Amino acid sequence: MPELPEVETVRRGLAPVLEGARLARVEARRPDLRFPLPEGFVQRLTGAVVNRLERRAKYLLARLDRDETLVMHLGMSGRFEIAGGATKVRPGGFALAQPPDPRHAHIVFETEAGAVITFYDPRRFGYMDLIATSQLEAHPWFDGLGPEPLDGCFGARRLARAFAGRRQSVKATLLDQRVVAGLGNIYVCEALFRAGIDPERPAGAVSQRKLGDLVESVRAVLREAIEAGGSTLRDYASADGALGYFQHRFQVYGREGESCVRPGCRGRVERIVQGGRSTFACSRCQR
DNA sequence: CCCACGACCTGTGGGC
DNA sequence: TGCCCACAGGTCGTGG
Repeated sequence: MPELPEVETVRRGLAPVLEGARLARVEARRPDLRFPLPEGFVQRLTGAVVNRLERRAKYLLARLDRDETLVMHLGMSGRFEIAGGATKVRPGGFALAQPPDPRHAHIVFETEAGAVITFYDPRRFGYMDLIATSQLEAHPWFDGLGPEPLDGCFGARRLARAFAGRRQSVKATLLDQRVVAGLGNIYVCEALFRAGIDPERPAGAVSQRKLGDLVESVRAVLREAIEAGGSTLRDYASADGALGYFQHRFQVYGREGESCVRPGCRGRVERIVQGGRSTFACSRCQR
């Protein structure tokens, strides 16, 4: 489910409950998510204090009061729910009209203050691991990861270098986490539409000017989405109006057959398949 | 190295 | 109503 804005929204929701909190009880209700949980997962976390909750790309990083970081990835369908304690927040754009299916409650963290944080993941593409903080950069998940798109180090220069000579489509290239970290199918479609770039164009054939537009589009769409609390799909009945409403602002994603929203354009949004995944675009505006 | 594709796993929505 | 298929926000491994 989550791309950068959703993961960032989850981080912001969890941080007030987790940062500075001691994990009084940890429960792993199954031995694995996408991958087996690390040896001694529960025991190594029990009693630990979460100093900070950070995000890198689509990973959540809970920095512990020891040389260990709890790394969490939400996969496609991972979500957290907070209960108890002083707060009733449901972090992320994942507030459900109905309570999450308890069969998919895989990991439970309980803080000393009494907050219960449950990780649900029906498809189980999510994963968690405990990694020595000093080794984090060198870990395969993080080594070679591209720049954070909202950081200063991401710019047209850097993108030009990554795109140079590349014959792969610009869509697939932007999904490559080594090129830029945190983008997924939705925000790539949206950014390419805003920049007026044909998703099928080879990355190496994007003009300098368009590259600049693309950087600005990526930044803008991510910032707006974070501000909106991310996007919530299939959950329009959600009562939690404060979280996750960016899906209403999609300009192309999921809008196959609708007229292009660009003023004056008479085109329609088309769906094509690239690398087995849907791409939405207007072929009149995106060249 | 590059790229397309299948695999992982479960749920849901649309079409018939 | 019920069934079946296509598809879903991500990544990883394989094979051409």
